[in-house]
Amino acid sequence: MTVVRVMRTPEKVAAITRARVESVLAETGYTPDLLARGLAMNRSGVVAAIVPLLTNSLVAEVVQGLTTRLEAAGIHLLIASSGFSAEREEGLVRAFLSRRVDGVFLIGTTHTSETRRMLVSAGIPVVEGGNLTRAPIDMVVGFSNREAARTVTAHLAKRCGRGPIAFVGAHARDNDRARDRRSGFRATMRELGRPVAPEFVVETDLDMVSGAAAADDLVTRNPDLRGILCSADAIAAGVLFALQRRGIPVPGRVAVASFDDIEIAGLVSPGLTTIRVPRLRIGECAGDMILQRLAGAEVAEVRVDVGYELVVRESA
Amino acid sequence: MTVVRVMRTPEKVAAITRARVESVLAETGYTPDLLARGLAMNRSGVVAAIVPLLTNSLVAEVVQGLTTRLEAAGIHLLIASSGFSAEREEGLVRAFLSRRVDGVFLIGTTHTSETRRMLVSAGIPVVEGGNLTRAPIDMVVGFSNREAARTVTAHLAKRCGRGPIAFVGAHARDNDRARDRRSGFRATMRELGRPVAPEFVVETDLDMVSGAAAADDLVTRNPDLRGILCSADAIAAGVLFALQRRGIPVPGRVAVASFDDIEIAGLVSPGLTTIRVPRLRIGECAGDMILQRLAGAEVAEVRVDVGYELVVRESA
DNA sequence: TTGAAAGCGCTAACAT
DNA sequence: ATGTTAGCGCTTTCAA
Repeated sequence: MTVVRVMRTPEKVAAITRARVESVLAETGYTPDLLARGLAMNRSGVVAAIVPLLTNSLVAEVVQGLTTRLEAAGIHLLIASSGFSAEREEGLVRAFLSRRVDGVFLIGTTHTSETRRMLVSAGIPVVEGGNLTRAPIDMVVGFSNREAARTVTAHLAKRCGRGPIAFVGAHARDNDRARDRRSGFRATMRELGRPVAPEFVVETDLDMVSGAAAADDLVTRNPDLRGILCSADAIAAGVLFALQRRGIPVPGRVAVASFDDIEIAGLVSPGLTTIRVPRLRIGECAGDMILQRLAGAEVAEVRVDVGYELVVRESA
Repeated sequence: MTVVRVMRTPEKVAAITRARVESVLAETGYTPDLLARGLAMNRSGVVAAIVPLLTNSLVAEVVQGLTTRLEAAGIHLLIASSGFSAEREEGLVRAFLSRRVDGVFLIGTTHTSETRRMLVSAGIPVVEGGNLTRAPIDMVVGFSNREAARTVTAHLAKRCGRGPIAFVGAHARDNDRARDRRSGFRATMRELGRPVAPEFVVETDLDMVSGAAAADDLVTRNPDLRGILCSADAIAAGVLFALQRRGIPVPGRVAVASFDDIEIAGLVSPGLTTIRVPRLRIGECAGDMILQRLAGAEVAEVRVDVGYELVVRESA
């Protein structure tokens, strides 16, 4: 106990005793065992983050924001990727709960009912990030992907005259962000009296190479295509490169727009018109919410809308 | 104990007892406490990864490879970023050791001596990834960044006639990969009888925007510049975009080459000539080495060279 | 100001 | 085939 006091409340130990203890500590190279502490306190000091894919630059930034805040409070991050599968996510949640994590961060709002059940009954802070929902498991921080899609679609439609516009999106299964972006696009086009035919809505993997392949395919089949909306800048960058290789002027013949505003969006020529998402803030905000809860405080805003912003560049 | 047996060696329990136990387990929603198990077994089932920056696409892929292998063995990953600071890395190592991680993965071979001391005396498997060194803390998987630099420099130099070549590298402090790439460049140029003046070697942050700024600066000051070698594709992409905005033909007037072969390298026009690095394999290999050690096996190759490959595209 | 005792949920070793 | 005991390293509570 005296050793513990030296480490946690040194002022409660006589200076002479403290010195003796400290010298032994240094000499033996003592390191406190946080596992044992966790067991005794019923608190692991670890938070779990489950993301679709680590190599997504958007996700990486969110996670970076999250760790930054948590680390400042001495909390570490257990991380895993679900590969865009709600099933795999469920398994990871179960495993992490077994590790007695103090909180959980999830990307998106699409989860199995078993995932929701486990998380609720665990009674720990849970933050879903990247989208908004009326019915969060616990807390949620993000923005309305559907509204953002309406904004950018309206802008793109204006730039394309009456010509056809296609949507190239990441696989929508278990991915609410991609799904909401697509449905916002479809709804807006319908309202504009320009409903989109199924062959103009395609699904790809979320990377540049897939975006390029999708663009090649689309323009080959539809020479009169006037615009392409992508569900992510990574896809849009691929689309842009593919169009350029074919000598198709952007935005002259085909306009391109997308979502996220990752670094590359502002660097390519033409610059990508896109929806800017405050992803670092999503991570930081999620971290803060979890920390507040762990500190026993009530979290005022259980549903935080970080908003978005249309960034108009040359591509549309 | 009977409960434990039902979970770990069900065949050693009578069917009738097992059924009874299982029904109670299901009904109470029992979840084993891995913290307690870790304490009892002196094994946490957690491995730590400390990387310079999560938002680096190279790092993200290495980590992805690492988790994939570890997860298959029921081991989870505790992650943190050091921000390219060996000091911060030391603090993280200390914290993770306190959590009784079963193994540690580090990017790079530059660490404080205290970091090395702690890691060695912890007696757990440690893998350093991304570079090679004669004196690993324990194990190392990577390739010779210096040799790779010589390869790409020789290629670039041939493409540039006798014109001056600049090097744009990530900050070299606490970053052995960037440092080795730079020194390989310098050494090769010297051997070619074309020693590089200090103003042709610049340091920037590791991102596209910084690369673009560095290129702007270089070509303004040195209109006769003929080539730029970058220490990473992210930087090179920024360089390329900056040159294109200025209407400088690549490789016609300035040739560009770099390292990593991330996705974008093959998609921009002109495609980037670069050094391909098997980063997923680095992560997987590191995971395998840690797992082998944890399984009590001797690791045959304590120093794994995964090699590299010069990918010649249009930029040089 | 210091120390002793009990217990967190598990595992390993040893009964029965 | 099943149960008992001790102990992992810490924290909490109570005692001196």
